[in-house]
Amino acid sequence: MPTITEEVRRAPRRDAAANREALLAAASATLNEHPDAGLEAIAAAAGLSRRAVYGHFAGRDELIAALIDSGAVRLNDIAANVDHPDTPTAIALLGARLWHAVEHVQLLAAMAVREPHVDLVAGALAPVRERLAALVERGIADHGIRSDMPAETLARLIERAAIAVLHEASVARLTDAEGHRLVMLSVLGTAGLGWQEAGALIATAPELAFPPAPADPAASEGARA
Amino acid sequence: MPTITEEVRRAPRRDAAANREALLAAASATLNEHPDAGLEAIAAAAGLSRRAVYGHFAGRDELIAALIDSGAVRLNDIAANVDHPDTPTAIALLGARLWHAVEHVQLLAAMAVREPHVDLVAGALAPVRERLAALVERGIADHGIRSDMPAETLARLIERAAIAVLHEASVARLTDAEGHRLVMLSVLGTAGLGWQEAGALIATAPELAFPPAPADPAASEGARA
DNA sequence: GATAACTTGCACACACGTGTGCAAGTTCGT
DNA sequence: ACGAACTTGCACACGTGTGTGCAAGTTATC
Repeated sequence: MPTITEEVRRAPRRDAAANREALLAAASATLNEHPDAGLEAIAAAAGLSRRAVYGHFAGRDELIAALIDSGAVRLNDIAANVDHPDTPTAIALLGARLWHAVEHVQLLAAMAVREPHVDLVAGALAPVRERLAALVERGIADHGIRSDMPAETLARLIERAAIAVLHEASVARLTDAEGHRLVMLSVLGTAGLGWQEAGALIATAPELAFPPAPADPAASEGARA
Repeated sequence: MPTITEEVRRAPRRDAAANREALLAAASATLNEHPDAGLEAIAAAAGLSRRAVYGHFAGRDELIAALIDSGAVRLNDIAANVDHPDTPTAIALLGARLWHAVEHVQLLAAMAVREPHVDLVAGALAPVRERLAALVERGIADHGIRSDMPAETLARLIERAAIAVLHEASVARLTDAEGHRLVMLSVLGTAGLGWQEAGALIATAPELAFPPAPADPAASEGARA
């Protein structure tokens, strides 16, 4: 006997939850290609009718909101677990780790420019931005990175440098390894390092190697197969 | 007696041309703030009614097309007249000169992402891009800039680095002088120069000083007041 | 001041996206 | 297999933007 007050309520069907996920996935995929695709297109990509969407979300805005902060949670989580005593390495590492979540970053980056969602994305991504800002300030203080412009400015330029690689990846069909390397080069260059300096850093620091080690502090020994 | 075949055609009124210009200016201003503003808003900003727009342009698309390639002509012209034996200096100079046409760049940059106009902008801006690409290739060949990535990739990253400063200017309210300096730093950093190297270059090369000398080959002696 | 050029304001028609209601399915869970 | 959960397809209302036609106004130019 269920604990519901009046009637016997059957448990919700499992495929409903699956469809909800399918919708989110389809929305992510569709909006990445056509940032202002309609619900019709999204629903179709999920194999559902437009009408069915309203069975899972109150409307377009709620769908997108769910999408945005599911992505943001993932990115914020990554950013929180990135650090390294050498600040340039830490910044490159942050870029590289975020690179692994390309799909999310891509969507967030696209939504961050779309008028109705700017504030939402900005709010959801605040933690990542603060992490980067902290690293930049530290880098300026310990002379690890350039000190010829305000920290906030530099942080924003670095962010954009990373996103630039994202776009480059779409047009140039970069592999994961190439993207991984390119974000770091782009980010480090913006941070003030000369290209050979950046190259040497990447080649030297084992944390920046391509098949990246996991961030979990407890999983450091059981990661490699 | 006019040379028109049949009837006596009076010359078009002069204020019509003025209104056309006003529309273009208003469109430029309005679309910079709200990239998907309607004709209503644009016409209002020009002091005209929406209906009057159709007296000057066949429709929204033609208005925007006119806007885009008027801007593109300006930028292409700038790019064509930029050169310098030292490639990093040439690249910085290109960035700085384009910085002076911020309003145009800003609009073009915004339109370059808007779905209906991507191809148009890309086509109109091809000359600037080719100029940059040529400089980048030359820079790689003469070891003036980084050689750790394909020239096309580097060119695109540099382009985005410049546009990043543009956006930074909107949020941080940069002065012209600050923007001028920041584009060069951003562009040179992406090109592979270390920040102190870039700073030294900017401080040294007289062409890169803030009140920039005009590009005209004939006006080189009469520029300073 | 006559006249053509230009603008205005209204009326439409049209397209497209969102959100809702409802009757008729289909499908999962028990 | 029964019933509820879920989906579908249609209808509609609503909002917003575009493009057009037309009569009546205003303004520059001859």
